[in-house]
Amino acid sequence: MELAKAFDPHEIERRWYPLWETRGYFERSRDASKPPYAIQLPPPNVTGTLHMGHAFQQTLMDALIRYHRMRGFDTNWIVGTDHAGIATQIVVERQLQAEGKTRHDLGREAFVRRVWEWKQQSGSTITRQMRRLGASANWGYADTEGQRGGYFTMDARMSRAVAEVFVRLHEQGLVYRGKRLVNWDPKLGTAVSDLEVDSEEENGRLWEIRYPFGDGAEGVVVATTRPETMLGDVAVAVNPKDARYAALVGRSVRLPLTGRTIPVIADDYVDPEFGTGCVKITPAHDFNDYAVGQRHKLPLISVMTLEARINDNGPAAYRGLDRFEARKRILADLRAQGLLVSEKPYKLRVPRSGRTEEIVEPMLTDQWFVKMDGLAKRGLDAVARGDVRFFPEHWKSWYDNWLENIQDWCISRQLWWGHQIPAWYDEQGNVYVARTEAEAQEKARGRKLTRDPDVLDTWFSSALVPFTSLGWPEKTRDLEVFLPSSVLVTGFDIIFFWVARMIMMTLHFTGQVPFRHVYINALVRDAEGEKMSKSKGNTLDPLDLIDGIDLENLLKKSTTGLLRADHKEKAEKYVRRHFPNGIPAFGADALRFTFASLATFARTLNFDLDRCEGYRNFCNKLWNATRFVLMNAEGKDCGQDERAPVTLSTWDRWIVSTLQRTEADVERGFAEYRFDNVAGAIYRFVWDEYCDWYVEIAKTQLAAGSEAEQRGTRRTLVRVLEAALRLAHPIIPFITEELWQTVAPLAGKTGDSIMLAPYPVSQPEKIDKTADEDVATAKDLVNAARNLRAEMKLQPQDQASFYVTGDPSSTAVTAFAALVRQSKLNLVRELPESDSPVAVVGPHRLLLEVQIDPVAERARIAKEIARIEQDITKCRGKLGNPSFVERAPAQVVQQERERLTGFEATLDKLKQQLAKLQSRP
RNA sequence: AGGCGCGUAGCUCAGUUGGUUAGAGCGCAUCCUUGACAUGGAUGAGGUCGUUGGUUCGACUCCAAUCGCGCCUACCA
Repeated sequence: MELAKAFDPHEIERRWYPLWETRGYFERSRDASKPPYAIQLPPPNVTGTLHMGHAFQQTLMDALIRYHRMRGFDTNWIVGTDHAGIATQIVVERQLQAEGKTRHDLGREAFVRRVWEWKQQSGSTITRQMRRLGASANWGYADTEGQRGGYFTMDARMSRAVAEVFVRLHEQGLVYRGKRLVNWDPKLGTAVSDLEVDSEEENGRLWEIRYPFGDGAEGVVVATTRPETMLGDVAVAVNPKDARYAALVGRSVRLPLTGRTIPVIADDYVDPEFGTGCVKITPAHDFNDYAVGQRHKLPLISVMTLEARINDNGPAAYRGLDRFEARKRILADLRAQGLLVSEKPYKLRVPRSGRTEEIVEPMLTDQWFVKMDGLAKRGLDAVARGDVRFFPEHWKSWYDNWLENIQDWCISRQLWWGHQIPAWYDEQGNVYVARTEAEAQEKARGRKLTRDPDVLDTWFSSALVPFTSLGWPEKTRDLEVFLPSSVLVTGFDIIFFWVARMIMMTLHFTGQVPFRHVYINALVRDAEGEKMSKSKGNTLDPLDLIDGIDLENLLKKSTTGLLRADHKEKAEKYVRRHFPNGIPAFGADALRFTFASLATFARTLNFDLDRCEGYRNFCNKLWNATRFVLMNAEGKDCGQDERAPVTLSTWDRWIVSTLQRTEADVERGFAEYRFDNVAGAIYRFVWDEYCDWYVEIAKTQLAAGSEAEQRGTRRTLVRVLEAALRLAHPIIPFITEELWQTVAPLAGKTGDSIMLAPYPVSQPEKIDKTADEDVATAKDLVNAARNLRAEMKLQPQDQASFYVTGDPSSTAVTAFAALVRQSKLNLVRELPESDSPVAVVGPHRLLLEVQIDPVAERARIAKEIARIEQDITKCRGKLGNPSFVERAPAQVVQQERERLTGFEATLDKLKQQLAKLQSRP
């Protein structure tokens, strides 16, 4: 088969993926003797699209899966999609908004139906994109929806398991309902968890307000950033040690605008250094004040509706006003009454809802909670025991830190899209938690029931995925085989959201950890290390890197969806500066190789297009090396018949030896999750060793060798290449498959796909130290000769004669002939009497016969001498130091002595050379 | 405030338990279209390893302090 001159990824990718999938290669093996290897995909939002973070971690997961599949494991990459409660509901609500409707116009049932429709329509986008990357996921596994996209966290089977878990936790007293202060998003009208609230420092104001005594005397001055909450104040607190206010504790002040009278209390929470040292206490609208209120048994006065408007607990003048409108009025009124003492700019941290950017209002509401202390303890123990290991290890401290300070988990959300809480109430308000309505009815003995309208936090069902995806609560065989899974690959941002909760829930319900290893992948940033964000225009679409995109379309894409004009402008500027010609098509393999190469243990990864280009070039290099091999091997005797005589040169044995070392490096890399080392080892082997040296030598061996030698060369060329393709397949699956199809038969290998071929295993007995050393010297000689030619400014076409002493091996002579162009090598006992430049290579002296400029040559040699003398000084210093000789290991001392001897010999030769030149004008 | 991480070539990063001349890719400079590949080949320039001190025969590596950067958590109204 004739390969194209350059590697064109697109057609190859399009052809192979469907073949792999339809032939069932991604499914788990039916061979029970194989050890299991499972990975759970962090389920992406069902309506989402693939971003760089996904592409990165999925590349790593796919590499692990393909590697283990080839190594003979029963691999199962369990995938699915997440219903993503808030995110999905918001998207559909926006669609409705465009139609001038709200979800309330539709009603709950119709709205949920609408979301399902949207999910069916857009749900396959992300799984289709994963396929473009080459993900060998077990699509059909747990695929109850029939879309070959794995499970869906709201499908019937998952939903049943979620209800089961909720009911059991409730029976065990681990789920409870209570009125608590929670983070409330007034725009969405739902509680959000602490983790879904982002606090950013913003410019605000700090106001000082006087609360006078009942008799109108001056009273106290409090400082606040949220004056509107004063309507719900129930006390003023001072520090008990604060002498200034000691006399005030126990007295009362008049709460302005309300006419209420509130006590002055003492509490350690107050920092006397800050502001006036007096703090207004609003337990119904502030978490700290809530705690103070609990300690002092103060009443809770909620002054806002769920829409964050002043409610009937506030004075009539403010009722119905939005909280920020109320703030303005309140400040104006205070000012009018002479109670506003000061107003100054102030930086404060504003808690905003992660989804809507709306300022979160602490609100007293009825919510469901999961009791965390016992669960957290077991989660901590499991990791402390090493049942779950983090890679890189330092993420363990994050996990510990969070679980040690964990609070009960608020799991109810006032949304419509999600798992509705399986709890029903009768008219007296009694609660019946049950798996189904029928079961609840039974418990309620005929009382009229209403179902709790709330749904569960999305992360509740995600936390169960490690076992529900395997068929729980049924006792399935897969639960036995694939739990715990082998490794979880995920981002650090969801260690708390997801990783910790999976560990706790899975331990609680199955007694097993969900996975043995957690690999925390780096956060993908742009080439300058900036976080990727749509508003900066520095996001990259992985598919654009695979397929390429022109500037015009890239601009369009980068600015659509941006609402603010300044964002649009910024994004456009970024794109124009960084991608003036759009993005070339690199192909999936190049993208994957780039990700692997960048997967160090660092926390962040700066994605650089230039890097991607370099790895596309690598793919092209591999492609062309294969082209060379095929041109020389196809239709010829490649030694498939073991009986035919074969002669292997040192170079042949060396490349086989080097392959073994590379295979060992790759194996270590995978074991340590050092994908950068895996990619690096493959890159260096293919490019630096196989292409740069072996292929070049092979040309000579094929041209000049005997029949047995030629056969040996061809055999080595094809066998090593075939192994290298298998070695690289987990990282670059498409190109390796395409090439393997033609190379494998020449290497005597059969099989339908490289995916099913065994992974190369390092054979230490094939490591040939003698060959390695011989080649190392040969390379040094070649390099020295090239260096001399370059230093003497010889043009590539200039003929030159070299003389070498020390009887170089045939390995070196072959290399010289093949790799030092237009140069004749004379083997001599003594170098000819000449001024020509000489390089010293181990036992050899290499002379380039050339007319020289004695001045320049003296300078060259003087420079050499200076360098060597530096080394010698350093060496002598060490060896002259008695404590070094006494205390350092003998081996190190010996090594140092040998170095010194070598340096001195070289120096001597260089000096002789210099002396000869001194006599010249 | 606390916790974690980072600081090595112009840029992005490796550097194993301390031990030869601290490496790679990209970029840069000079040269080369030779039948695998110009998505290529050859050669080269470029680093007091943030700073200071300590441990050691020996420190990029270990310890302490310090400076700078990033992230996370936190109750300073």
